[in-house]
Amino acid sequence: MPFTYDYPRPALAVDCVVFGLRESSLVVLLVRRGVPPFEGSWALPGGFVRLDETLDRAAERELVEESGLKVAYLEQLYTFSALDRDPRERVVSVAYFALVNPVEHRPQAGSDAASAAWFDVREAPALAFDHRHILQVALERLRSKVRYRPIGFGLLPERFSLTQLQRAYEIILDRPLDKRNFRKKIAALGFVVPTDALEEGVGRRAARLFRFDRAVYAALSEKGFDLELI
Amino acid sequence: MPFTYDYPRPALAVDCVVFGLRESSLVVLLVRRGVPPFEGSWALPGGFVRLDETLDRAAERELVEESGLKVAYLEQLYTFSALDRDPRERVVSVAYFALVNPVEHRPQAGSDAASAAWFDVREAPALAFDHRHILQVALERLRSKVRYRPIGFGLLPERFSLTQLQRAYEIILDRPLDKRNFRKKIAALGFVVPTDALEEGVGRRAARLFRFDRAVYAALSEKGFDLELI
DNA sequence: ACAAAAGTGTTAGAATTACACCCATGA
DNA sequence: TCATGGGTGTAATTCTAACACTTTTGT
Repeated sequence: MPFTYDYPRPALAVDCVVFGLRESSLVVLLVRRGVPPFEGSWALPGGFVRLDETLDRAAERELVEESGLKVAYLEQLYTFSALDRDPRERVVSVAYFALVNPVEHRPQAGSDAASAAWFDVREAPALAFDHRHILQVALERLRSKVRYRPIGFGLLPERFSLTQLQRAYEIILDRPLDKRNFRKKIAALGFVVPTDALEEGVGRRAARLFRFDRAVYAALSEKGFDLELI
Repeated sequence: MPFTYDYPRPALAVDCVVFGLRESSLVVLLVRRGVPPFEGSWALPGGFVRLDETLDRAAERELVEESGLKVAYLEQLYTFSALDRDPRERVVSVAYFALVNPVEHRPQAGSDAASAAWFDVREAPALAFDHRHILQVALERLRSKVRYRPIGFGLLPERFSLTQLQRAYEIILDRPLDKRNFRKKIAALGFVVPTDALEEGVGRRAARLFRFDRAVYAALSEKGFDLELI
């Protein structure tokens, strides 16, 4: 298996924009860099791609290594290639966009990162490299995609109340939604199905919990079902 | 500027899916490979990324080198990274998606390719590497994006009749559209403006020619104008 | 005069939006 | 009993989709 292209090649990295939901804000996972360049700065979790792994695997691996978390949704976002995006040398970065279920994440620093923390996306600190730009692109993708693909569920626990779901959409889209219209829409979709569980431990009437039915959704989208969620 | 990551790294390539419009079909530009692997097979135009160019530039350069054409629209599609996608060694490929104005293209073989030709997307031959898959992804992107972004214009000449525009949409979406409803929609958009030119040399009543007004479109989409084209 | 595509409105049905009150529960 | 969010329907409006004929021009 000859090397057919032995000129210098860019290094290849992945960077992950991990979104979560907290109270009434959308949060993003950042790690504090423990090594130069930008040592001490906040950055998106990420790292170099190995020869024996796909990009998706590299993204998953980096997330586990740097924050110990498992994501509910992961998709490739965009590949960034500005010549000067890394001061060391030429690094092309494939950015990923991930959603985590809020109950499961408890970020903890891994080997590469001095620490990891969640930040409100509106109050993120200065970021290393072109990570501010990547975050911006990820936010746009989230806001547009959430309207026609059921990815919002990736930010919620397995079972959720309709109010929780509505809050998630309101936070992502940054505008209020009408409760009755929202519920009508969700009911019409058919893949958000009631469980027989109710909320527990709330100091008020408990809401019914629903779940996202992957099978029903898959069947619908198979048939070219053209959904518009919100 | 020290090399901070001197492990083996994947080679990085770009591949371009260039769409054009011909009579009543959507066509894609393919090149016949002049070198192994897959020598003699048809493939998407593409090549390795140099250290001193961005991915966008690499895509443009490859298109010029391999086919001598200039594109009206170019966007990054997706980055493909299956471990075995290239039999020689590990190659990660950033795929691009391009549209060319039908009057301008006359593909001609460049240095790397023995020949280049347009193929009806429904009748494309077997392709090298994972290029069939890339083509499939590009087609899906075109079909979905054309419905909410005015990229269809990239497939038409500078000035076009509304019938031409409608045909373009019909070919891309692969379904007939209603003439009156189509024109109502286009008129409502506001950025498809009449010129005072008419078709010439047609053996019938000449249609008015329109053009895509970038400025008006930019102003609208600036204001978060949420357009749904078709 | 005829062939061929250009151009033009209306109406029914569907989808979207706006809007307010009673209910169940736990403290 | 009260505070809190859970849960529910209707009417006006807007958008979408279906549909056919007259006009212009070149041959």
